[in-house]
Order: sequence, then structure tokens, then C-alpha cells
Amino acid sequence: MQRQIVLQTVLRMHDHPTADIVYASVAAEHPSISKATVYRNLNQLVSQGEIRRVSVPNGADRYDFNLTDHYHVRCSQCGKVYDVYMPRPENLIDRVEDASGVDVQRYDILFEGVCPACKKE
Amino acid sequence: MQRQIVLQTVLRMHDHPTADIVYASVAAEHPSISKATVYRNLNQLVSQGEIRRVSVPNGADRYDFNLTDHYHVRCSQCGKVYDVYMPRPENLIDRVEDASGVDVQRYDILFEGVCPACKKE
DNA sequence: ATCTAATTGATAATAAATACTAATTAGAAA
DNA sequence: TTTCTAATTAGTATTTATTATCAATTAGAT
Repeated sequence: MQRQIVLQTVLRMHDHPTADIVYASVAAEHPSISKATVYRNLNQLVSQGEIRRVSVPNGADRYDFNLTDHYHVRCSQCGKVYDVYMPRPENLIDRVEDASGVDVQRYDILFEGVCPACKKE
Repeated sequence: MQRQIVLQTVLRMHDHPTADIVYASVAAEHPSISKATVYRNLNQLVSQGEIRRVSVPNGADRYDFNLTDHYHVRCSQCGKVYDVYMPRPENLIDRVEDASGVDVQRYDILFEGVCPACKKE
């Protein structure tokens, strides 16, 4: 079943690939797979909670095998997305709920700046 | 000049309109304006710092006349985007820089949850 | 072995945004 | 004013990312 192939592929890719990149990787071994199938299965895997979707302004969604609590930075130079491990800011959700009256279910943060590799230039 | 018309329109709309909605509003008074012109001028106004772009996962970018420091919540039911006024989480940037080695230039947070209006149903 | 529901590949369709182009306009310089 | 150059425009085509559609195939339960 194609879903498992897509899942295993994402689990092996640790660099926040886009759907297109996942497709290319899957297609290398299973040339007959359709791009629609990759999109469909990525969506299902996300909603089953087996992988995470990382959406970035101004670019294709990325997929993350890593379900642990962490954040992301995108390099404004090279576009790579890196992980950020830090504690969740204290009372963040509570504060937002107090300030807005909204019951917060989820949130996205994306940081952006120049990564160490790009700084060396 | 169309740039001023677009700017004035955004300054009057306080509900985080998309480019399409800005276009509709501008076109109501200036029917000959082109959608490309609206997009072009929104981009320029953003890069001149006269308005802000609010990008939301899975939806068209929105534009914000409000340049003061604040955050946004999107209602997962009705899709409306509301402002959240709260202090910036302490040391947020420093922590990210320490954890990632990236020089953070900017960041986006979008919260999501059910807004008070939708809760009443 | 049969039946139904789920899944697939292929392709068309959609949405948001940008690129292109020839025509028009604005503003500076003469 | 006239003239020149750079900026801006409307209109349209193109691009990118993603979803929808649909007939054919497959899986798993009975």
C-alpha cells in the first residue's frame, strides 16, 4: 500500500521535505506512483498524527517526521528549515486566551533569519 | 496614483482583508484598476513598511494597517482573523538564537481556535 | 468466491500570486 | 512648454501548490 511507502519515506527524510521532494524520493523507487497519491497520503498521515505539516509563508508546505515538541527557523538566505528545541514560552496559550477570548487549539511559529552556514559568507 | 488608492483602502479596512478583498473594495470606486496593480502595490507597501502582511497557513495572505506590536488568532470555525494584544514572550528571540545559532530577523505566530462568536452556537 | 469500501493513477481544475508586455503617465531637465 | 527617462499601469498569460474528479484496481471482510 502506497501510504506505507510514503510514510517510510518521510520517516527517513530529516530535512523537512516538501510534497514534491517526497514525491521525487518515492518515485525513485516506485516510478508508477502518482503525485496525487503522495499528496493524498501526506494529508492522511498528518490527520492521523503520524507526521506533522510545517507550513511556511511563501512556500510549499513541508513535512516533518519529528513529533516531539519543537519549533522551526527558516534561513532567509538558503531557505533551509531547521529545528529549534526550546521550552514552550510560559503561559503562552493562557495569555492569548485571556487577551482574545478565543479557545486556542493550536498555533504555529516560524522564525526567520540567517543560519550559521550562510553567515560564513 | 494607484498606490495611494490601495494604501488608503487598506487603512480603512480593519479586518485583515486578503488581496482579493482589497481589490474588490478598490474596484468599487475605480473599476478600471487591475488586480495585478493591487498585488504589486500591496507588495510595495509592505516592503516600504507602510502596511503589514499576515500570512496564514492554508489561505491567502492578509494585509494589516496596524503596525503596532501584536499577534493574530484565526477562528477555526469562521476563519476570521482577530488581533491579540499581549506582551512579547520574554527572551523569545534570544532563546531561539541560543538554541539554533540563527540570527533571528523576524518571526510569525498564528494562533488558532474557536472565537467567542462561534462558541455561542 | 463475492462483495463493498478504500485506494490508486491520470488528468483536470482551482486558487493565489507573479511575470510579461505594450501603452500610459509623472516628474525632472532643458 | 517641450522633451526625455523612469516608473506605473491594465490586461493577460504563466507558474506553483494543491485539490477534485473519475474510472479502474485492490484489499479485506464475509
